Amino acid sequence: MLDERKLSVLRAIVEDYVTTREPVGSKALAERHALGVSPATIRNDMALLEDEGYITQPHTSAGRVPTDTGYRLFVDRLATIKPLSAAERRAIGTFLEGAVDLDDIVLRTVRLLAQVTGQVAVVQYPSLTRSQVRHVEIVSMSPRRLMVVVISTTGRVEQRVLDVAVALDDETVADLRNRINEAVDGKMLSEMPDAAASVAASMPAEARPAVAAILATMVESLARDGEERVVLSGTANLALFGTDFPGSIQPVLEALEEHVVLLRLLGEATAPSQVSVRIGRELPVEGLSSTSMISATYGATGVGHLGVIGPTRMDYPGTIGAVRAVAQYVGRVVEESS
Amino acid sequence: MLDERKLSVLRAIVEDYVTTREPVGSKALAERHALGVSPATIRNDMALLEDEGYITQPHTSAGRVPTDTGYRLFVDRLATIKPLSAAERRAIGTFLEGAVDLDDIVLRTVRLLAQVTGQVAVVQYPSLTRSQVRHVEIVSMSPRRLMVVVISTTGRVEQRVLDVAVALDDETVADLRNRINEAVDGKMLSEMPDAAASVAASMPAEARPAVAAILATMVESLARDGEERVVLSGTANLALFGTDFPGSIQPVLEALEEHVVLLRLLGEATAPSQVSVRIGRELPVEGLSSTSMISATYGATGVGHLGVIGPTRMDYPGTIGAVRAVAQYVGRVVEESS
DNA sequence: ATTGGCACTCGATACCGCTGAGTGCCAATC
DNA sequence: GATTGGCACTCAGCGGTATCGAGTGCCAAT
Repeated sequence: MLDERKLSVLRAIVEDYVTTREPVGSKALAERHALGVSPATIRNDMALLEDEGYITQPHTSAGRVPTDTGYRLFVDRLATIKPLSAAERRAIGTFLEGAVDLDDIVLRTVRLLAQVTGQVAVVQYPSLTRSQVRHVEIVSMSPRRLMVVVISTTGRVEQRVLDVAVALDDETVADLRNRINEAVDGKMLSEMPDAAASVAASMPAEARPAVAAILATMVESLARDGEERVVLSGTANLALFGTDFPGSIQPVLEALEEHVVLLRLLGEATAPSQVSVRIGRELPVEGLSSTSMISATYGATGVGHLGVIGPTRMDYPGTIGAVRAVAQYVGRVVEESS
Repeated sequence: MLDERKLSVLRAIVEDYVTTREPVGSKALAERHALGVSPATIRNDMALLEDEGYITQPHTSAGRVPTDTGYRLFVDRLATIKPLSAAERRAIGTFLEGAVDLDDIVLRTVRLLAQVTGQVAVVQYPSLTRSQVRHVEIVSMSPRRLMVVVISTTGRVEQRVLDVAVALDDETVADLRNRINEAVDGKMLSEMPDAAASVAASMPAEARPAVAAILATMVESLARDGEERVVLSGTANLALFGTDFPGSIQPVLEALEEHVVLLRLLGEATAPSQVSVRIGRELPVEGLSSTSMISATYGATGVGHLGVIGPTRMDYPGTIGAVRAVAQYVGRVVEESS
């Protein structure tokens, strides 16, 4: 069905269209690429590629434009990822090394990614549930109010203030703190519920109900919200591609404000430690139907996700390379700093 | 120079221009507003208003459009702020009451503001330096690593992990914690440096240098970064006004990404507990030269700022009313929850 | 299977003339 | 002196027409 040459034609179309932003015709193709055949032949191939749904004509008597499926084929089989230059890698490295804490790492990463790719960058904070617990601190602020601080190995610090029904004296609190730390140290945060249960069981009988209640609130509160955070940068880049979006960039901006949606999208990305590419309507979000998302996990344990969002007509090889490189560096930096 | 009627003409021009988005001419003015004079008279007035720099013509034989100075005059002397309807106020109230913690309050506020005004909303977290300290917690995580958690009366919780040069035993830490809490409780965070100094002085002589170093690091670290945070919402609204910006919304989006700049702008706003309006070039930021910013402080002590940013051609009376109302409610909610 | 030739399509661009909202100016009026 | 009606003038916007050219599909020849 699709012989070697037709694939070359598709590749050429995608490449030209991405750079010129204009529908590409048979003649221009024959000139700019050494395909070794005449425009007429290319025309025949193009007609076929169109039948198969890989390219389309905006209107009769215009050149061809890749469809979502066309890009998909291009990404899967035709593109060779552009690795970054040594200089670029070095620049990334030194830029990220300079970070002083986790917030700083994330902020620098997202800006870097937006700048390198020229797209909108999205970086998720290291997921708490996939992090290990380094330390849990429990402090009683007033008789019925506790503050719980959980520090993960990725440097995330989450704190909650809990109002509890039963007053606990300082000794019990200190005891509780020790037992919890012993139980959870080094464990994944997702194992907290189990650990909490066993801690409660180990407490002296008379304190048990109160402690159980506290632990339940604590676990629930940590799981409930604030768990996942995401940071954006480079939305201004969207305006540069204004013409790439049918109508307006408004729906895109709207979608980007829904952090919950972004997190879901990042999470859905398939293989860990692999760059995931989703193109146009493959993204199950209305407002993003004419954008593509290129994302990856970072950190050895796939503790976080990052990615970029841009028009479907983007430089896939370059962007994929950049996302992959940045993910690698960030992973390293996050782990080092832990 | 500007008699009553000329002012009325200016007011009418601003109002019409804001609603129709089109340059307004003398005839249309005479029809839509009961000015009691003929178009010819209005023309004379308009010529004068133009001489004075309040309005301008996009091109000959077009109607007039207000200039920045025109809007300024309108806002200062001609506009009567539209108070929100009772129903709107009630909606705001109930929406904000539902917030569970400070993050939630801020998030709800910024969304609400964006939605009510149809502009880009900006909300600053309660400023730490203007908040009182409710509690300071110091925990030693490892011999040379301390975690400091500061909780303010506005509900903000900031934590820092400090690496210290000298090891401190647990007793000293506990002692330090007590002394610090005693010294700073209820004080403004800006008084921390003084309080820290006196605490250091009160420590046993042998621990003094170490403690002083720690306190210095702590104070410096708290002051340095993370101090001010700002949250945005409604950037998608910008795209709706796309035509209001010369060229593109790109520079505006770019400016909005610079949170530091936004914070400076919010901070510059003049009178506390008063709505501040800055129009077009009055904003000392290149990218925002065709936008206006309407901002206010919230909280009795002016602990935080919020505002909206939109095209200079906006509904000033309505927006001012909305910003004022939201600021009031948020102030109340922040204080209640403390 | 490939290619050159050819007629055809149709978006983009330019040009033209018209229309109408809007202006400035002036002489007449209140 | 302020106001007004009248009038000539300007010019962006709109619709229509003509032209141009990139690009196509098809076909007969290689």
